[in-house]
Amino acid sequence: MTAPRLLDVAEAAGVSRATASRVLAGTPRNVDPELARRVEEAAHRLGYQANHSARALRTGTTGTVGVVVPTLANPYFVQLADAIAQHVRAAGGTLMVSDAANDPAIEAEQIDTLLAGRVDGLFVVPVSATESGPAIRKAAARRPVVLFDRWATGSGTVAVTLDNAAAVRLLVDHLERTGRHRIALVAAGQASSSGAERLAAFTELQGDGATTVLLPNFTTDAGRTAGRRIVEQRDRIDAVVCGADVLAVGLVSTLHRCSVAVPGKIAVTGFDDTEILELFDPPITSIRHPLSAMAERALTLLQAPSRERTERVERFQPQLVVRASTDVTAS
Amino acid sequence: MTAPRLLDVAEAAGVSRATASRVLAGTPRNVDPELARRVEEAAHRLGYQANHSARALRTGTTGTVGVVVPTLANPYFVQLADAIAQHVRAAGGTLMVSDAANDPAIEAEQIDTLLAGRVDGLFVVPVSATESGPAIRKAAARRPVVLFDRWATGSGTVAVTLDNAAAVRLLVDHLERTGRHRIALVAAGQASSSGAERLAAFTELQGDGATTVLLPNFTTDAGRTAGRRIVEQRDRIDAVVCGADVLAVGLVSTLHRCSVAVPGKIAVTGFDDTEILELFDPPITSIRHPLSAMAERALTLLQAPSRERTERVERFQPQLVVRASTDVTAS
DNA sequence: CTCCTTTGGGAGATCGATTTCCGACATGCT
DNA sequence: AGCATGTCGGAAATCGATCTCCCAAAGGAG
Repeated sequence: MTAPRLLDVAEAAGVSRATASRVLAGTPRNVDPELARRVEEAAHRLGYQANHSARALRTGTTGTVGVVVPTLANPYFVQLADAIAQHVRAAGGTLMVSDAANDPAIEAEQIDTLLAGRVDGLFVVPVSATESGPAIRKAAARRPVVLFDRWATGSGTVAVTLDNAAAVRLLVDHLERTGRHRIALVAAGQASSSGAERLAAFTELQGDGATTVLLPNFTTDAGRTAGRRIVEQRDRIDAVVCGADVLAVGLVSTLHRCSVAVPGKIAVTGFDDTEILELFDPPITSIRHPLSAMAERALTLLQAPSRERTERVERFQPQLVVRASTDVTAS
Repeated sequence: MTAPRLLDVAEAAGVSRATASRVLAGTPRNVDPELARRVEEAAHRLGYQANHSARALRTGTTGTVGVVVPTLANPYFVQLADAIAQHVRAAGGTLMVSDAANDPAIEAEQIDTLLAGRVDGLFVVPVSATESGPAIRKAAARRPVVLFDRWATGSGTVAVTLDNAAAVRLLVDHLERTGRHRIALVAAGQASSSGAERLAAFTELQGDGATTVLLPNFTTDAGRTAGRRIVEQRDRIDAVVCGADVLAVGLVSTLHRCSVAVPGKIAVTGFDDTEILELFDPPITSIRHPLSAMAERALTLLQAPSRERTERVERFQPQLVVRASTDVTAS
């Protein structure tokens, strides 16, 4: 019981393959309504579904786009992939998600796999601002590629990101308005553009004297390590800006265990506005990315002629989401 | 600058397409080492990569398997997909992940999309034990399908799941050993096999008189709703078994806000052992699925001849992970 | 030295759908 | 009526890689 082919449908409907194809693939060409009806009926009766490989081979297009994220262990990237999926599906396409395991080498491999005729275009959230460039440039020479959320130098293509500097300013301003002036930064992933930009923006605002804790990667475990260091310096600090929600979560959990009141003693902010934040006690103030708008713009760029994808960075404005972790009244 | 084809490689190496194919696709056939070297060299120099659609069309196999999960918003399913991805990649394949948005209709659609020549086989975590069956049965008639973590009646194929009854027993025994005897259940997703099995096992153990809170779906929001109901009955309860981590997380967060001590007043257990649990205060006791072993078995079944996939359920043994949320000494 | 076997390269068929091109027929205009 | 124009179905080419066959050359046996 092998799958029905177009030929089978055509025979069942008493027409040629060409006519059947015109009806089912929706070619802009008139077909006698009666024949069309017979084809539709036969296709439905046989449970016909076009062979994807054959169609892709002939048309040179797969109707699938891919996205390579640094890791799915970070819920922010799951949320991001989901936002892209929404828009891709709305446009009638399919999305393939790949995980780069936070490693530029694996990232390059995933990009190659997807590009080998599996996707029409690709979104990449580059692992590293410096090391991801070459692989992306190579990919961009073959198919449309748009960077998302982060950029990479030498990528040769456009990036749709958040205005990280503005986001850091929103957070610092908010903290200062609530009377906190001894603000520390817990940052991670300096190799990524977002990590670097957040650190740079903070240093610019606070000067070199400000306390910063740098961690290798964006994980909750790193957040806990940061927590220990912050606890040691608790008397010189009244607020901590974290470069990612996963860091904030680990940090708050450590502070809590060491009986450092949040926000009473130290206010804490996250970054990315992932869902878990609501659940913590206290819920954590964060930065919301306009993911849907960003995804829409990125998809538009992906489908645009390549001259519109010159290497540059387009920035979207962040939104501050205030929660109890920075509440003045709760001290 | 269009992508190089096999023909281009063959010409550059001065051989026929057939020979080039034999070298690059690794057909079990001897080729003169000198020619092989020339082909390899040419392929490398031109940056040749086989066209996936063409190969898939000819060989009838894509090297890709798919997995349809109820939702990626639940980190457990992300973890599950990741475990499967590990094994698929180790076997030289690629995994496509699809999200069914907790809706059997969308699930059926996703299955169809994947099956239309995109994948060699499919893992499905069925949304509903009753409603998911037909679509899966249809799919299983076309390609190998293996259910994972949950089963569905009338699916016509094998399911690799957890022994949910044993898991509930582990939890209840553990709680009773720590002196808790007024145990309530917070269960969700009665439409899913796992939800139903957990409820059934609990009822079997505790009798009909036991307190149970039933919720429509596995979300943290549902967990908070449950929290409010548990708070109302706090004096008749000293422990709560939750049917999922996301429920436990929402529940603990609500209890905490209502100043009900955990585990002092009420002990709480989760289910699935997702990563967030470690972060909570207190960290939550849970059930760990042997996901890697399950994924390995499922992949084996997927690649086995179809007669080994008769409709049945294979159960793996759960493991209890004790954390502070059920600690007796912490009261 | 001839015949048979083995080895390995190449021509061409093939997978299933789309698309170009051609021809048959109908329609409209003069 | 005669010719241009337009509509629409079908035959066949096409996408790129694989795989079946056939054939040439080399090696071995008698």
